[in-house]
Amino acid sequence: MVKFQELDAKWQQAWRDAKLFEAEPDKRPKFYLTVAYPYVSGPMHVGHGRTYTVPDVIARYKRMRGFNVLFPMAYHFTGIPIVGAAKRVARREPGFVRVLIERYGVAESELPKFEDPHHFASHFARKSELSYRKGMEWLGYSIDWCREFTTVDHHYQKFVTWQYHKLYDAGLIVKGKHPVKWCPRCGNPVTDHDLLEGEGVGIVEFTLLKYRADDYVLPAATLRPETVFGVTNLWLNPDVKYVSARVGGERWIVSEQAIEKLREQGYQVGEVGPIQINFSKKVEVPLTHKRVPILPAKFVDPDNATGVVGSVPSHAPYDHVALFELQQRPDALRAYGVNPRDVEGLKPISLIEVEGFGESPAIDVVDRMGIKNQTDPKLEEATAEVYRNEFAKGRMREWVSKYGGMPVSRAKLAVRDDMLAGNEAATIYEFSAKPVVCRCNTPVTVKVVEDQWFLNYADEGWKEKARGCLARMDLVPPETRGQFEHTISWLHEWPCTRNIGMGTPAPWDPKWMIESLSDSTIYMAYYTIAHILKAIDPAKLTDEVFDYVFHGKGDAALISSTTGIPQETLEQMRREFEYWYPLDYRMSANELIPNHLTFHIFHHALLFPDRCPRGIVSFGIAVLEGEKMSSSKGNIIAINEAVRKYGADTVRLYLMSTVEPWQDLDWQTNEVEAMQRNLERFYSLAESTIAPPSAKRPSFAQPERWMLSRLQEHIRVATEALDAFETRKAAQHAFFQLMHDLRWYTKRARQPKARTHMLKRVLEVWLRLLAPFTPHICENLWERMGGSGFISAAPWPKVEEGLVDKGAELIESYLGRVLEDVGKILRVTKVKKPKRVCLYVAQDWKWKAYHIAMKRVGEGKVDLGALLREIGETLGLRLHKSDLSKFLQQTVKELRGMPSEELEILETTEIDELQVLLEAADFIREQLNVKEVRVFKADDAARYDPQDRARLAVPMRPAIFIE
RNA sequence: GCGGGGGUAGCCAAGUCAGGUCAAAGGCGCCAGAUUUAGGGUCUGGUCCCGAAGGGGUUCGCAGGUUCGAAUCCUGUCCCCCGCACCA
Repeated sequence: MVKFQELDAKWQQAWRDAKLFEAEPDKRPKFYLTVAYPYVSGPMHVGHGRTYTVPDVIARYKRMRGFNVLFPMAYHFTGIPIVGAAKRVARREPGFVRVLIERYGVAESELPKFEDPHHFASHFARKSELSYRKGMEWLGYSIDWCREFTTVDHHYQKFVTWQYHKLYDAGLIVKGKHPVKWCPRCGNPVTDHDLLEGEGVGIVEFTLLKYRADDYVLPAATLRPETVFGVTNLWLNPDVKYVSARVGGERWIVSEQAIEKLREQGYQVGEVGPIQINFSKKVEVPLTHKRVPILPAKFVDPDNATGVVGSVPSHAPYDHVALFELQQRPDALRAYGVNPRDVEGLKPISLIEVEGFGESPAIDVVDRMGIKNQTDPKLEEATAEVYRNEFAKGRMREWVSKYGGMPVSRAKLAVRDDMLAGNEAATIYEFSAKPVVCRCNTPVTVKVVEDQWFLNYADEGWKEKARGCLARMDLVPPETRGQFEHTISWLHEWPCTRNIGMGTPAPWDPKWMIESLSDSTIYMAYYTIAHILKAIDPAKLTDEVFDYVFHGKGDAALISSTTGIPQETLEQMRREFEYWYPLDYRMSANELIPNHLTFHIFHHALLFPDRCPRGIVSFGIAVLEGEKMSSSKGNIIAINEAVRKYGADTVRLYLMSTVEPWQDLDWQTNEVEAMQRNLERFYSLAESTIAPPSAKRPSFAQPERWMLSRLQEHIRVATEALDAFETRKAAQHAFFQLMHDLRWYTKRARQPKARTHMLKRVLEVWLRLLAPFTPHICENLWERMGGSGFISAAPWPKVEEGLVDKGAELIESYLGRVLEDVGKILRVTKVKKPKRVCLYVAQDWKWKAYHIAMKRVGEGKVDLGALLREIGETLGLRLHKSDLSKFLQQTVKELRGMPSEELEILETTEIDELQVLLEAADFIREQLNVKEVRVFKADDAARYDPQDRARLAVPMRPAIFIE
């Protein structure tokens, strides 16, 4: 038994020695594809294996099609997670360290080195047995490794610097404020990945309505500023400690907890002091200038926004229930010093009208749900329902001055903006759900970051360019187009700088780093010259150099003299870029469509308007036995483990043949093992095919003609599939279906010499069809077969139209059907060992009638009566009319159900059923394991037919008798 | 909520755009038989239900409709998954 792993090593070395995949510009048409470089925060596992095998298969296929293929690779070091991982090592986080040591083989003594993020990243990029570089080599990828780089290389940083100078000069870098999730202890913005709790929690914007009393401001937080017209009172929680604070030029009253938030969010908070709430007081509502009382309510949460809330009982279930409760309990009111008469008169004010609800939606819903008091948890649900309906379907009532008739969704923004403009409101951000906790176990807050730099994707001119680029691109699968279009429209300012992590300093403000998605938008252009840059001192890489290489601007001789880079080198880089660019296909995960992939379009549209990428292929995700893979938890299958166990080709073919690239893949061990056995079977089949000496080309009979015809079909489908990136479909035909057909052929073939010849001939094509998927095995068999050169460089098989033989295929499917029918009968009758099987083929007149019927069915009009007459006259038959009509009814029904393609073949091909069955009699006998198979014409007077079955014979459906 | 994708036999997954070869490819699993018979490998057959003659019945989330004919087209409905940003 062959060891696949030995073949892997042998051929990987051979490819390296031959420098087979190092790409140089030449006369051939080029094909340039890239796949998102890995973010090296952990080992390469089978999920990545899927992502990177797709482009490799395509690269190998295109090479065989005669393209000069560039398939490069690099590593992404920029960003927080690698820094975070190093920090976890520094803290010796037990779970994390255990995974590193026990699962990923890091020596305990080495741990201090892993506190350095650069070391950490390098380890998983290239050094470790579990690294991406090694994993990709073990899988036999046809990558041009000369162009490898990392995003923290000085050369690359120069490239990013050039890019951001261009963006800055184009006015697309803007400065602004931005709310972020912020960990006060880490002193950093935190991403969802950094959270212990609260993943996916959003940041929502509350409007603070400034209620005034004396010279105090009570900023009531609301998501619904438009309801200010329906305010009946203000709520404060009697159990909460409120403070007064100088905010800007005003004195605000807020909960104690709110002070820190205001500070984080950029408010100038001065002196803070205690304050006693006087519930008898009246306050003035902003905008309407109505005076309303302050009332006590326990549901008011001091942790949410300011702890001050306006009351709109008509449209807020909480407010309605709380007010109702107070009105029932005058004694409680008195305890807070409130005169119950002030409360008695408070009536809900309806200001929004919604179809399907009455005057006050909040009251409707509370009544319907049977909510009795303000601690009822159902209130959340009630609030959501009212809000949702009012927002989606509600309109402001006509009496609401200025906003009357407006949809709520619009009025909300209009009211907010008007109030902000008139200093009657402010803004505060809050989490949509709590708690949100950092991995360092500290509660996360919302911070408004000042001085943040943004890439202005909101710029309409830029958007238009991006749309233009997108319109010319081929998207795989095509359904992703809508997502891209939507993203382009919806994308606005993207914060492109960070204050921590590895990466490139922002050229205009070096205390910031270019954020990791923003430094990876056009690196595909960098690959074209990466190998040449390595020999150049990065200090020499000025903007002029890149301007020349990428835009052809300036004079090479001049730039050479100012930078000291040889003119020839500059010109070579320019040539390489012009040869390879534009990129033909970009491949990445479909979850990156909303950011990375769309950024990539934006930046190309701006910087390389004439060389926009030609296409994008988006991948699905991969899971492990139905579970999400997680490197940091160690529940993955690393590439080296998989390859050691199954061999590279098994892993590759498995990853490519279960689902198409854009579908989600589930790695299932039992299926991988089955794949390994399938490949082993294939290998030994191939070996036994190669072994016997080649025979001279014998004459081909029906089985050979069929086999060759099927082979053409598989070539055709596999080719079309790979052109469309359908690796699964291609693999199905190139491997499984071909295997299937070959099995049938070996059973069918009668002449040993022809079979030997045919198997070799099929194998020669088969190996080439499989080479992109299972290159190691194929190289080895190719060599054993005496193929010339590497199969990786051999030409892709072409369909030989002359070998397509639909008639031969029809005959085989006919035989298949006959076997199936007999088999069915045997099964139903439970006859285990039949002595004899007799087949009776339809007599000539039936065939003639069949042909006439076929013609009429082909024409679409079938009048059974007319057909009956026509046939009777044409054939001059003297038959029982009922026999004929029964036959015709059945025939017409069958013909109608036939696909037009098969009908056509039947019409144009003469099939001599008797001849076909006689020739195949031996085969049928073998297949059915019977002693004797006899074939007769149905009207053969000398036939053996004790039960008079022959009369049931129909063209293409012989009658059967078994005994 | 906004945007995108999807529901096919025990599981995965083709088929849906261009209706008929569809009781529905292929793989996995399972069952049976064969084998120099190791319960492993390989090969062969089977795998919705009924049937002692190639047949019949009921299926492609659910409910209707169009059609000679629907997994495929139309309408309605239920359910599931993904993204929604400072993050790879």
